[in-house]
Amino acid sequence: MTVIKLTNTKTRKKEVFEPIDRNNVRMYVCGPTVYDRAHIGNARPVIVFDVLYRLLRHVYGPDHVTYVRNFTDVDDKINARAAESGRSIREITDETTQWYLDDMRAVGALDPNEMPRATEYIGAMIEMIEGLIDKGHAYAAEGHVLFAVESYEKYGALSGRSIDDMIAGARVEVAPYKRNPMDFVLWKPSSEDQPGWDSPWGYGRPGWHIECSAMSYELLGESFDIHGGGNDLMFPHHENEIAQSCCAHGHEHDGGGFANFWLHNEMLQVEGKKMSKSLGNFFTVRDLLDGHDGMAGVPGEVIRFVFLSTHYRKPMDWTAEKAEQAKATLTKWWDLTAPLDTHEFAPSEKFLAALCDDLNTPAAIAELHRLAKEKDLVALQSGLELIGLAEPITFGQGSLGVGVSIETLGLANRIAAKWMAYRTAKDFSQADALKKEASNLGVELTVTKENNVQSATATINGAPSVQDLEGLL
RNA sequence: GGCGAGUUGGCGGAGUGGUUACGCAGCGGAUUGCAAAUCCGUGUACACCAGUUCGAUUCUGGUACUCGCCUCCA
Repeated sequence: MTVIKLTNTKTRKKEVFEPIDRNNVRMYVCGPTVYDRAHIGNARPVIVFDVLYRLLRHVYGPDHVTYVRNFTDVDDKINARAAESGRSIREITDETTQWYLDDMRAVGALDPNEMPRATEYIGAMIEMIEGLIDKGHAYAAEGHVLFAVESYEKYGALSGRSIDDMIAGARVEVAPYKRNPMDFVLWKPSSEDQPGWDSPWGYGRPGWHIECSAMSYELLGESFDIHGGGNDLMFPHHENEIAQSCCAHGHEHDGGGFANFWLHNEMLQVEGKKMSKSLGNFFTVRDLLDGHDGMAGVPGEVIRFVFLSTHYRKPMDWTAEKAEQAKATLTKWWDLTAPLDTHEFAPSEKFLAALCDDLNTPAAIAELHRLAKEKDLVALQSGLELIGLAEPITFGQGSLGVGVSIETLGLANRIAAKWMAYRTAKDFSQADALKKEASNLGVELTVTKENNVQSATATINGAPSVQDLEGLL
């Protein structure tokens, strides 16, 4: 059996991954709050955990992995967005949810098995909060319900902080109804014009954090294998999830239950700096895909490749240069594997070993380079497939003629043949003229040589019209 | 102030207690009507200072710098 090792934030060590139930490996990843387009940083955990999902499916079988990623569709940012735009909350969350799915699919992410919306689990959240109050881990005060951090002795264990240290940081909101400044909100009152639900504590809405505890419990149970997200979520979000879930399910002392493995990806930077609107280096996944600020669009698989070329626990810098290199490499590999007509799946040992070693995708990619060099095309193709880069997703009119009609492709090939004929006849002036005209239409003619036989290849870069191409014949 | 991560050749980026990562770029060569592609060859890098060791880029301690989190954030 293949051994997967993962760095567990809980222990800060790389550990052998052993699922609770091999027949149902369970993973929960914190999804987006749906109030706006996902920015490029949001795509990192999606891609990282997508690779892990694919690896788990490979190792344990596609039917033996359950991957849950939620949509948080109740949040004050959404309320604010609704208020300023005059649109309904549902309209905004529905639209943003669809955008998110579109954008993440574009970077090659498989849909998780379950994508629960927080608003569909309000009942479960209320139930969980009631249980916490009954057990003395939470208290109601002025229409709010707060989690009492002092009731959970291991609070802070994940992020390595003590309650005292955090209070010393003095950056917490101190509300008069809090027993401890670090206590966090489980439920808060809503006014008439805010979204809300009836609860034992009056009309209100859930605080941040509780939705993930409720949904993971409903869909994966009290204990599951992996919980993932960006490392900025480690505190307070994941810390609070742990406190709520462990206390709700009788693990307030042993610290057991809930997720066995906590995985956190490092942050993304853009051109060496933290992405921010004021620096002008902020962009969404959609901006990148479609092109923005005068820059050409970057295909989804190129974005994916760039992300995977840095280990997930290291800060990653997004640069235009990396995107170019990635594109060149992918194009080269696809050209190599395109003629393969086998569906044989046989990734190399080294490739698998790299992935299994804490998802070392850069090392895995290095192995793919080696396979490409040695022309081990089945292993190359299999490796690409395993990390979701086997075939173009949004490449458009690329060098492979993807997205180009058969008719256009046929015409381009006829032009290539005509060019070759001129060359064979040593009529280089005619050949060069044809090559130039074709180039103007976005069709590049090049010579390839195999077994001492020369042949011409047409590469379609633009979107030439059929009429124009016929004009060259 | 507290917690944590990082510092590898021109760039990107793995890894290791002693021997070539790898990719891109560069350089030399082959091939080539031109061009591209391709092929061959080519680079003794591991922030700094101590310590452990026969030997450290790799382990330990410290210094410097960078970055993230502690407030919404992946």
